[in-house]
Amino acid sequence: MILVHMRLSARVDYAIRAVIELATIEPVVAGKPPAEFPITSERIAKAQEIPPKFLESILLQLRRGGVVNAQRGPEGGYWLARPADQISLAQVIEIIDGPLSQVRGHVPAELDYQGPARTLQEVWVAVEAQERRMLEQVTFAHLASGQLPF
Amino acid sequence: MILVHMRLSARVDYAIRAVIELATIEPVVAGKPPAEFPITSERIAKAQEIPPKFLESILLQLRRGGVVNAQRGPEGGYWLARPADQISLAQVIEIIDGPLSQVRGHVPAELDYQGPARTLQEVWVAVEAQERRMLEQVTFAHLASGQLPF
DNA sequence: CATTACCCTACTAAGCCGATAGGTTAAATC
DNA sequence: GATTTAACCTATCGGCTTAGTAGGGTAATG
Repeated sequence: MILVHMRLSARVDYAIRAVIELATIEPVVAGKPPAEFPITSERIAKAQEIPPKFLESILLQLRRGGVVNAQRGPEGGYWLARPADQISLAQVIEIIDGPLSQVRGHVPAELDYQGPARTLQEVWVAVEAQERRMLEQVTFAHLASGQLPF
Repeated sequence: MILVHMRLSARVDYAIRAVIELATIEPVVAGKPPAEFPITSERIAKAQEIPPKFLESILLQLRRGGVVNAQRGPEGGYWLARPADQISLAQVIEIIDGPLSQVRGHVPAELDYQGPARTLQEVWVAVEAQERRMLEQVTFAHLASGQLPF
């Protein structure tokens, strides 16, 4: 929401933590299932204390968004579709919650302010740009390693 | 809100535009009513196309927050409680919508992440700080004059 | 073919949001 | 002092979103 208002939904928070969990366990090569078993939804749910069925629907969304792959059956589970350093926070947030910035349901660029309020639009656009810059910069490789780029 | 998600509610959007309107009409000296009449809620509502009764409740909130003063009766209305260059965007946003940044209803500093997700908290805190820096920097003097500090 | 774990749709309770209704109180005017 | 004006204040409401659950379908393994 920001903003301009950074308001993170439970859904996004859970999604990010789930991806971190996948990025932490083991490195991924070109989106192939890892040498060991993939990680089950249930295991992630326990590790991060996320309601199991809720997480399931989030992982489904992440798969459709191209962030994770999945396999069914025994020894099934989830793994990252790309190396962790090619998945940014911004990507996961937008897959789950839609566009980063909104003002009354509209993206800042398409607002139609009157008179002196017009300068306001420039502010929202600038804040959004700054926010986007940060969130695109941080990858899940950073998060998994605990090393931030700032 | 962001974020991390810049999500601006209609309420905040209206509040900001109302304060811009007050800041634009005439300068304020030490919170005293202006030489001419104060500006009525109805006039602001028309100028900025805001639902009148909704705006009324917003102005009430702004008065309780110390941003505007009001006077009742004929020739009554609203005016800025301080000079426009001493009212920041951040102040108005927080008066109307509460804390700038929230993650699942909590402010970033009081989150309790487990294991590798702990680094995440640093990200939220950093994003919030950056956002706050911008929004505290922009005052309604800037907005009224159309000159942004960046 | 039985088990496991993902897939998918539908649903629900609760809360928030935008907005309105309608009356109360204070200040100015006549 | 009666009237008018405009702010003050509370309550309410419909609609949407959010967080979370239920329950069955489907693919992979052995």
